[in-house]
Amino acid sequence: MSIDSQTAVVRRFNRSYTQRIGVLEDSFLGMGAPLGTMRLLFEIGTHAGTVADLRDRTGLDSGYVSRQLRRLTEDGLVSLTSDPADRRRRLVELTPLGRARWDELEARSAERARALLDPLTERQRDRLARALAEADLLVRSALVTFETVDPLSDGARAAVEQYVAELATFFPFDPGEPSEEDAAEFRPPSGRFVLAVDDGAPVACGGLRDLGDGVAEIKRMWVHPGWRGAGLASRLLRHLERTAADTGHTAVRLDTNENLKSAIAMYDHAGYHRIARYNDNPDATHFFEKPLT
Amino acid sequence: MSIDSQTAVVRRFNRSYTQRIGVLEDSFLGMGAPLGTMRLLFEIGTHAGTVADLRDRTGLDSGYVSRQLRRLTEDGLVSLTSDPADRRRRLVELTPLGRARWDELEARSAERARALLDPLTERQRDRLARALAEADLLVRSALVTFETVDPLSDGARAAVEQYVAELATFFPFDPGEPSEEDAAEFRPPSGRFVLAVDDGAPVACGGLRDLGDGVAEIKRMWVHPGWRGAGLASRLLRHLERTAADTGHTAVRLDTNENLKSAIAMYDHAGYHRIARYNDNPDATHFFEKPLT
DNA sequence: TCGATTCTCTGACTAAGGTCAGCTATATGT
DNA sequence: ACATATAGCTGACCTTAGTCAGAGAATCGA
Repeated sequence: MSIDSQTAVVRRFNRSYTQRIGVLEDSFLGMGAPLGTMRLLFEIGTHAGTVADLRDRTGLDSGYVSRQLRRLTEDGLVSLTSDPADRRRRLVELTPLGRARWDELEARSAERARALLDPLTERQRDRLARALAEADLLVRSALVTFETVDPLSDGARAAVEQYVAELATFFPFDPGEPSEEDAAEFRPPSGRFVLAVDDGAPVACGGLRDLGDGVAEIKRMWVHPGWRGAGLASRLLRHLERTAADTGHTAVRLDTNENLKSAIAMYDHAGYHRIARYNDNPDATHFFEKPLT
Repeated sequence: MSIDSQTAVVRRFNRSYTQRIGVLEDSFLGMGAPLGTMRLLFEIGTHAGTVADLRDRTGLDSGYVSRQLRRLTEDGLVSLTSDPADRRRRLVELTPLGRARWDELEARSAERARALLDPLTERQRDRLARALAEADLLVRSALVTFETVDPLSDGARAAVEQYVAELATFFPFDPGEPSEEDAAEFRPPSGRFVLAVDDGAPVACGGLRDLGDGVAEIKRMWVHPGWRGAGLASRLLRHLERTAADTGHTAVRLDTNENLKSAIAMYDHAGYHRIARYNDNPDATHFFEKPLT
């Protein structure tokens, strides 16, 4: 299928899906308060926090949010308390009444989704759910961005932690606390640490360090379990290769463990060839290299 | 998959798709005119016509549309001429300048769809396009409504015309002009003609007529070619059976031609059993019956 | 031909959504 | 202690989107 016909499919879908079904928005209507107010209530219920927090997430104006919050507190749906840590700040929370309204919003939204499925037969419902799940995974992965970050930044630490926890289920593995000298290897000029971010949350990572002789090594490559099967690993791998080339390397190496079957299959498929052991990593059983053009 | 987890999939998709991508709407922004005005421009460019026409399609207030049109004419994007057939009416058309703006909207919308596909690999793009095409077909088919109409109404005639044209590609078939006496069989009290409508356009049809002895016959069942594979035919068949039962019948019969393989497979699958020839239809080769519980 | 109806336009009005400058209270760096 | 910065609030103001009740012209039915 050409990119033009793919584009046409996306546009056609957009039209029939978003134009003809008042998808989420309408759930916020008819609740006795204007849409914007309800949207804010929904946002607070999803994640309480400070006013600034709320502004950041919604992208709304300070004055506007302030007024909406006043309305919500007057209606008894939201409570504002000053933050003991910094008394300029105000903490926003739902009251029990507000929580009840939030639940109602949730229920309406679910009802709306159900109304879409309702006229379909069981088989069609299943087909639709499968198609949307597949589309969801791909759409989300299209929106993932790769960022070069410091290996000791919060995001990087969170990702590596999950990577370590997961490896530990395959073989005994405990690299201890992340150290400053270890992190230095993954910093510029010769190293990099790349984080794949979806909506602010890290969903994949990978580090590059210099081995000398124009060779870079890929380490700590990990993809969030919920994101596998969408081709994110391949995209990350290609991104790391390009980054290695940009930092003046002519080849990349990596090692892995025989238990990580799908990783090995991916390296084979991505143009890596197997080489002899090039380090003394006791956990590694397979060693790969790929020349960078 | 249970209906609850299917609902969850739909909601999750809605969130990532509609909330995070400013799908179509945003294409209308930043064009120097407010969103509503641009939306109307888009609608006019898609299909020119009278003002009332435009109001019907958009569901907007008469005064509101009138004002928007004035703005668009002042900006030189739209031309208003009175309809020679009825000089109360006004015909709305895009000027060349308006057409240029419309093209720009189209281009933006296509660009937006492309931006979604762009970061993906060719294989992922293909998977996404396939998933969305499947979802589109199913979503649209969920929104199709069945209406009992007069067999000589515009919609019914349009559908039957397509049905006839299509049968004629399988074997010589020409029933001539639709006659009043022929139509009478498909009218209440004992007959019905059912039209499946998507967004105002007929996409499938089927007629019921009384054969006596509590038996109804299904005739002229047709599904638009673009709608096959979505289970619409099965839904229509079930709807016709229910209608036959509601009008006091205890069984339905139908005949078909050996060349219509998929129709025969569907009848077999839907609980019909083959019976001996029950009429002298020269085009029919296969005869079916199903008891109605 | 006359009254009713239809089609479009206009004026008056409203609510929602949003922007901006400035205010007060609190926190922070020197 | 002082200047400076930050968090949230308030008042004034604006545009957009939309509603409603007619007015005026054209058409239709009897």
